[in-house]
Amino acid sequence: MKIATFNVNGVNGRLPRVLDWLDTAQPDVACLQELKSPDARFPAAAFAEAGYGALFHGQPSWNGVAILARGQVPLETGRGLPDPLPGDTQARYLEAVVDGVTVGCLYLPNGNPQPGPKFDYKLAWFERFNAHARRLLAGGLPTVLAGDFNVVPTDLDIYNPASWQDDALLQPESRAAWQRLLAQGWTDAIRALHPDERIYTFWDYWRQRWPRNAGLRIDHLLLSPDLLPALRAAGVDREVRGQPGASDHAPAWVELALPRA
DNA sequence: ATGGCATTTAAAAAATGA
Repeated sequence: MKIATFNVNGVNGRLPRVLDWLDTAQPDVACLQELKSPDARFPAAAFAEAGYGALFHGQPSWNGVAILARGQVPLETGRGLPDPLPGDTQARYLEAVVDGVTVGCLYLPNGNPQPGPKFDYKLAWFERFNAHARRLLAGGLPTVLAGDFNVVPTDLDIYNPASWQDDALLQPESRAAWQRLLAQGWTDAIRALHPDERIYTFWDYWRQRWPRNAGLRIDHLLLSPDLLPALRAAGVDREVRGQPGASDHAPAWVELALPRA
């Protein structure tokens, strides 16, 4: 079972690229972030034509998350984090079960500039997410948390930390929240299989960052402990970032040795 | 310190991203 996460940066403007990637990579489950589309314009028909059922949680202009599953519509188990904040309209979390695996698709707030209200919102969202992740683990079902976490976990996960030292993605508070999440018992699948390798999932559009391979690893897939023995492979579809009209993120994925229903 | 690019909404320019 292959589970992928891809920040598409506009699901409608990027649709041909996303469909090409689905056709090539053939994930069983795909978590998408940054749809930038209201639900009424989510291209569900195009995904259905490509063989994927879809759940989507969008809003106009910004944010938005979706879960696709090959040959079926995912069974929804959550939309937004539990105990939503009053007046908070940001669409950042969607959860579903596919073939017995719970999949949480998240788009964690960026948090720039920091310090400031956006950074406060990021840290507060992170805490609420971590509380939910802890409840998921307590539930004891096989679970994958996949998405754009907007955190560079360590200096191995960025080409040059010095040029990003004031960025919200590298702040000690952001990294501490990530470490608290891992300490619950989750495994960072890509890092578990590639402990020393420089692996990136995001390259800024500016300043020749893609041709220079000046990237960051901020898209992650976390496995609950019961899934760890099934982990067979994990990686990034780097070539997607090099195509014309690409998102600034590349898809990341895990392959799990699980029977497909 | 600034600016560099891309997307959406909506019809020019602002907001946002990481």
